[in-house]
Amino acid sequence: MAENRQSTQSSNITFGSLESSGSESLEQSEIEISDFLKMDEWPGQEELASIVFGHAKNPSCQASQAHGHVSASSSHEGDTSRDSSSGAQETRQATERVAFKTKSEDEKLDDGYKWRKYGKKTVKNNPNPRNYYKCSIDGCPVKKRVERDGDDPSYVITVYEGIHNHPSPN
DNA sequence: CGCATTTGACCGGCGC
DNA sequence: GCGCCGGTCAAATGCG
Repeated sequence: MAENRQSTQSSNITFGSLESSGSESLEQSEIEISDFLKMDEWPGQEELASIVFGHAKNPSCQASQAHGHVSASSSHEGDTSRDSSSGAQETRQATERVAFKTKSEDEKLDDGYKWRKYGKKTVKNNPNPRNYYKCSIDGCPVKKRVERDGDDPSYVITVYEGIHNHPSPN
């Protein structure tokens, strides 16, 4: 039983810290859920038709309209605003980072873009391997990281990095 | 034929 | 200084 491709109408998205419940050591839950994400029509998952995040750097990220329940708890940085005094230009790169936790059995769901797998690695926090995808479109520095939840193998954590410079082939 | 996919090895950064 | 982990690239193969 492994051919469950497509038709995986799983409408269950969960935002929040990817805390690995269970592992006391190793603290890697460092996914910032605040950036800019724009999706238009998800083949098979129109439930999350359009999810637009405000600007990054604002803990009060307000999820525009996310169907279902979305728990965006990205304000875990601390209110100290880590302002490093003394001209430290934040290492703010144009690399938007968005983490998604979707309940799906197939990670090969098409989000409207073409991705080319360029690596697979096994992390120590997860008995499952992590897949690295990159936009096949030339000019799209967008990268995607897909990993199965070690706590809930039924969940897939997808992390989008970057913004598409290309119109969705969809 | 072209492209997507797969596995391994290599490199860099960080921690201790 | 060494070890560990994560991440990326490259080459080869298979399939469409």
